[in-house]
Amino acid sequence: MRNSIEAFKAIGESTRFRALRLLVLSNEELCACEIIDTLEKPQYAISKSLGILVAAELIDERRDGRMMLYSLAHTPMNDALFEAVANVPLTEELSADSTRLNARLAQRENNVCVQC
Amino acid sequence: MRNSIEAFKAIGESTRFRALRLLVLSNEELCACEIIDTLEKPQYAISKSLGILVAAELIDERRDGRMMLYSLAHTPMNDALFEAVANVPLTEELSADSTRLNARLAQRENNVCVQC
DNA sequence: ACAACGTATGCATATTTGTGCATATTTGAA
DNA sequence: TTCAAATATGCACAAATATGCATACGTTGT
Repeated sequence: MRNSIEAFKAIGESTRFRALRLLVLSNEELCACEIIDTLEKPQYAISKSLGILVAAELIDERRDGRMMLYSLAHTPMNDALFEAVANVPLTEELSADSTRLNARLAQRENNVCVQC
Repeated sequence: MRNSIEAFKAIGESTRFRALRLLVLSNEELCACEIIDTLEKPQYAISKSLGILVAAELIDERRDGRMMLYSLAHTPMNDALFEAVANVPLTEELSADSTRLNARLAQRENNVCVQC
């Protein structure tokens, strides 16, 4: 089991914060490719970021075929952190993230990502 | 004004986390020397840690004579972070911190630190 | 068994961050 | 105005972390 402080450290980096924020905002499982496209970062960068969030026990992952799905890992501490993330004041970058995520989610079929 | 993510990063280091936790637990102004003695770290280490928490806008500082007093800086985001800190599972080190803090606070006179 | 797709990982390097020491600064008191 | 107390800061070095690339891995469909 990880050191709890790891969770704070994990959120304290821009890409990881933005990825976690997408999960907090949508409050549902997201496919890795949805996060990659929304954040407009290289695949390997998002993969590494998500790996660190998983190691910090902030999110859970599961595989479905060849896509990886990520969701929030709820605990009292984590839920407080998620609320903190939700309360971070908006920046242009964060607003753009929200817009791109919504556009991407709108393209799901039967609420499943079909663009991986 | 600081980047909000700085706040998460600031808490993601052991000494800074422990210092902030003392303020969260006591929920009152603490004198620098009370934090130094409680955490059993060198003066300069605590001074630097508190400076980073102030820069991250998680805590406020004020001077009273030659002592520096620190308190929580309340905002919606910060309050959620403080709740996360309060919900971090106890470790031996954290329990010991609590014990030493209480012992130290018990030695205040008129609720003021007299041992700086 | 093979090829293609989505995702993860190892490695080298660059950057950031922490640590410890010495010393500076600010304030109160003699 | 000098001294001592409480706290802060600059610097050098060590350690940890991020970045980018190439490539490996696991899965599906042929």
